[in-house]
Amino acid sequence: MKIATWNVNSLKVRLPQVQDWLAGQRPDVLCLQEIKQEDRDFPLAEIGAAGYHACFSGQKTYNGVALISRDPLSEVVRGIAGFDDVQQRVISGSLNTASGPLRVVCVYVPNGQSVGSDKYQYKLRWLAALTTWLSGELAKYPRLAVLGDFNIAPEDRDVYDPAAWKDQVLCSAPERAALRELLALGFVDAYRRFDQPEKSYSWWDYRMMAFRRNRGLRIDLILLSGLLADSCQSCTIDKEPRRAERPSDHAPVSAELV
DNA sequence: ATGTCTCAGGGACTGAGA
Repeated sequence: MKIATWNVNSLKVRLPQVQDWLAGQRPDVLCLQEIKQEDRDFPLAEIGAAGYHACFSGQKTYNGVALISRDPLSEVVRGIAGFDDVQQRVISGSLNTASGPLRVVCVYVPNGQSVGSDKYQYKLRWLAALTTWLSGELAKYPRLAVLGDFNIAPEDRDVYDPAAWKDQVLCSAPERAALRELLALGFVDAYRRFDQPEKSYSWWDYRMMAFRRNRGLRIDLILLSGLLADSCQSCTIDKEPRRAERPSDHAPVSAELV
């Protein structure tokens, strides 16, 4: 069972790359962020032709998330219960697997713009609401995976230049503390369960040739509940799509579960 | 060193967001 996450920065623009990646990788579930389109524009036929089902929560211009799956998902829920938000950032669904039911939550955490800004305050409020909600979800669904663009680099080793990024948005202490609180519910960062190459990142700014210079951050994460973590065989970042013409600024991240 | 990309509005560029 392969689950994956990818911030595509416009599904309209990246659809050919998503199709290629689905054909090459054949994930069971792919979580997409920043699809940047309204639900009526979702490319259901193209995703269907690739042999996949989809559910999605989109809006005009910004944000938007989707779950692409080989089998149809059940119990699909949009957003964070108890947290009204016009920004479409969360979608969840369930899948039956040989090892039992799997609950998948796709998240697009707010970017936060800059420390202290209104958007930063919203990011921290949003993360607190997410953690409160996930605490209940975890009780309901012990085999729970949370995948997405967290817009937080968990540790300095996830940052190409920690000194330059110290106390900046994506790396600030309050953001990292919020992520630690979420993890403390009983989640594991799947990527760090395995030996990984040094300087592994999942996002590189489009500017300043950041990708060629590997000036990146690891902000796209797969968090697994304790039960699922034990069944995780690998977790990898696929840099190949980032080398494409007109790439997303993010690379997909995958985890293999048994 | 705010250098790139995407989208919207409006019909060339500018601004927002990341």
